[in-house]
Amino acid sequence: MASAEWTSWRPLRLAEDVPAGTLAEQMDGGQAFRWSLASDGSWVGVFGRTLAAVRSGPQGLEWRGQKGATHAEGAIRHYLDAEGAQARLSAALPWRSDVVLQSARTAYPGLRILRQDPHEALIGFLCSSNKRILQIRAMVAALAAKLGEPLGGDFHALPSWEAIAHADDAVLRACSLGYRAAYLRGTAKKLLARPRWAEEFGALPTPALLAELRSLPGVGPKVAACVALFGFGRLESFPVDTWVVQALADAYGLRGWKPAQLEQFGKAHFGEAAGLAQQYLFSAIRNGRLTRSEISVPTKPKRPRLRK
DNA sequence: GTCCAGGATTCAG
DNA sequence: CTGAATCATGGA
Repeated sequence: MASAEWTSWRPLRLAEDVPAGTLAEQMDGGQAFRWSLASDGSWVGVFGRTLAAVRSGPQGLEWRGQKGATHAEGAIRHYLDAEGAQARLSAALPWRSDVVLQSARTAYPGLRILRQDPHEALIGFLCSSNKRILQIRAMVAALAAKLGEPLGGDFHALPSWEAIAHADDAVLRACSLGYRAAYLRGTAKKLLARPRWAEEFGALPTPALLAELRSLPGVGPKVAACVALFGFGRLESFPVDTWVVQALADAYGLRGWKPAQLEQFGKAHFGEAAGLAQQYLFSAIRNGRLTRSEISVPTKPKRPRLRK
């Protein structure tokens, strides 16, 4: 296909509407790195082999895809959680008794965890360490452009592990990956021998999934938590990054807590959809929209002692 | 030129 | 086990 041919715009009819401000944060706020704002105000991106555009219209969210891509509507509806599973989980978060979470949730109504596939999430967050969101997007875009399958126009799918494993050093270097090139290369070589890794990982309970992810080069606690949350839909996963550390320190009084302790607090305090709460807090603190509170400061947990 | 980034790894204690 | 140094690159 020489260029992308779009269908007409169609309504998405989500279970819960997503206002324009929330949509922007959702597509551009650092959970996925494949969306960009077009000149007409729509968000254009690739997930899997699907090219799609999304915009906020007067009747709610609208989308369009490539002509002939009959699977695209189901794919985009799944990606955006159109059926509303997260709407119910969000409503069940403890925002009624937590004014900080309430303010963050009010700032971004309808905010969702994008349901990325494991491949997209792993590549994105392998590039994420010690980098800003804008630069992560640039790295992932360069990987797709140089090593990914063309999808029409200037759009490309993400590269396969095989393409990454066999790519020239010079090509990877040209993606501005820095030392993360070794992470991608190492993970690619390991997963190349395991073509069903995503299904196999997805069948594991979350602790075992995290352990498998952490066995990959370049995947530590935070990246594993992000891949579990964004790539495997483990909504209970609670990634603790620099922003969440700051949010919990500022708004919850948890100064001096270590990441593992903050993760324990987050899971206990926010419950089964802790990852969704984390995304509200992340977005709010990063955009200066987090209100502080004087809620009682919990006791710092001691590290869990393994019996025996 | 300096500082820092949705951290991970390696090494010293 | 914990904490510090190191990692490559680009933008502020």
